[in-house]
Amino acid sequence: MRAEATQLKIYDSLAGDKRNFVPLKEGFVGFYVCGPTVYSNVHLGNCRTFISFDMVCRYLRHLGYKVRYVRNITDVGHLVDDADQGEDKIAKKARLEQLEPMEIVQQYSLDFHHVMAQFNALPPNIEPTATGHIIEQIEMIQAIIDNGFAYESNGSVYFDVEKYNESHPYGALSGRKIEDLMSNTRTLDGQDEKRAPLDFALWKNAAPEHIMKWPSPWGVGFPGWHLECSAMSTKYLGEEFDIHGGGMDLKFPHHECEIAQGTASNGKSPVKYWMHGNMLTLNGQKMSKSTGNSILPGELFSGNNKFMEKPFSPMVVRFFMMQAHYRSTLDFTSEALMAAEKGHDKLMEAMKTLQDLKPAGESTIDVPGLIGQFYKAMNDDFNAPVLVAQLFEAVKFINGVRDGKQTISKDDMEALQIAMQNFVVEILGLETTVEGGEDKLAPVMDLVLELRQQARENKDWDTSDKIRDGLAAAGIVVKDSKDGSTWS
RNA sequence: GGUCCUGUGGCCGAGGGGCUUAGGCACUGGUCUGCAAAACCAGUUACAGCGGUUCGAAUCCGCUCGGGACCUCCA
Repeated sequence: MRAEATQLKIYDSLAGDKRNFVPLKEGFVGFYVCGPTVYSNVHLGNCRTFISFDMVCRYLRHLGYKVRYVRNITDVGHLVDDADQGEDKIAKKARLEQLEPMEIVQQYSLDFHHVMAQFNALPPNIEPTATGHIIEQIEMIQAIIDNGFAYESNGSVYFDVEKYNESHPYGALSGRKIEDLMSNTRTLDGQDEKRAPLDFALWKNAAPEHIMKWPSPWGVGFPGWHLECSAMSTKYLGEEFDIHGGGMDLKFPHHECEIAQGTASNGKSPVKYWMHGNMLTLNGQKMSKSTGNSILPGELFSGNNKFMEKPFSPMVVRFFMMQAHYRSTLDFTSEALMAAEKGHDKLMEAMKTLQDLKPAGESTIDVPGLIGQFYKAMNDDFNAPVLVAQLFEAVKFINGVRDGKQTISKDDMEALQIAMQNFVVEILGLETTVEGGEDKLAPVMDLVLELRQQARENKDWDTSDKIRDGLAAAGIVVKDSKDGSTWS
């Protein structure tokens, strides 16, 4: 473990405050994140949440924790309308496209994995699916029934919220009172199976035409959406685990229900630290599939969309996200992305420069102190934007050394090289090498630049500018300096 | 309607009672350059409005106005 690990503070949504992070088991972290429902292409807002928690996981590992990162795939049980009414999302899509539900699941799971790889998000250690854990869910339902917190009705099973609330506060995570919830609940049709409107489904009976269904002690049916996360987190991380992450919009009711289910089945509140990432907006409006104010990652990378002036690479988008705190909303605009692109390129350029620096004498700044600032930023509830600000302090210094205006000692240079690699590449997850096929291009470019240099020495500006302009048209930028020309 | 969050300079975004002129982008001037780009140096623009608490508020409290989230599917 790194010494800095003891300084980590995490904002816990349930406590409503930053708390020192102390894992349940020293050296280990159990980490669960609510994954996507794979009934359509993953959109950019979803991606932000997963990228935020990817950064969290990377930092925990950097500190020396052995992290078991579990992120589920929801492939059944998530209904399109009211939580206990309406059609299963996967089944609806399958019906519309005349496909097997599992074809839908496969198609969008592959898309999800592809996009996450483009964003350089590490895969979780375990990625369980709801349909793969029907037995575990049935067992948990039975335990909740046995403990008196759920009842069967017409082949379905519902969680008895009022009964639960007598002994445990329901609504603590989202700051709600059960009286307010009851007075605000709409009365919907077809809820006569439930004793009270607040009750939520643990198991739903399935009509004969329903495609995705399994036998259970209560008849043929399918599990309720909230249950899978409880069942799978318990199976892989235990009845109590360290960190649970997800989007803000899942706080209520989804995570509230998870707390209730965990507590009702084994008597323990399941999660030590609740973390919630904030939403993404597009031109100031919430990104939402239903309103059309939404952009797919692929559309952003290709430029094939009506919101952005140009395409942006996955790493630029990731860098842009890292410039905002995960608990703040972040607005996607063309202008903001273009600014981020320049900043990203500047940082990456400095990463290369750092490798070729010539150490000499004493350092003109306090390098260990600067590296300490990196840790200080991340230890303050994963404050990546402050980290980025500190990284740019390093960039300024690196460029100063390169230009001979500052100096760096050998020890400091090696320490800075390691630290920058750690924070930029390992923790923020920004890849420094993305181009392929550079092997053959490099010697060609050496030749081209040599020819141009000859032209410049002969003051043949027409030729040298022609070469530069021609390369620019091909997307290669030539930069001249005293020591010769470079390209990128 | 209920609960909660939020409003920072041209833009994005940290911070959060008295030394951060945070940082990035943009802009202006300068250095360098054959010119340019890149680098570097310097500089400009700020805490929605009104009232209150305080020796002192962008930072706390109240109200007003604006934005948003959840309360129904969404990360």
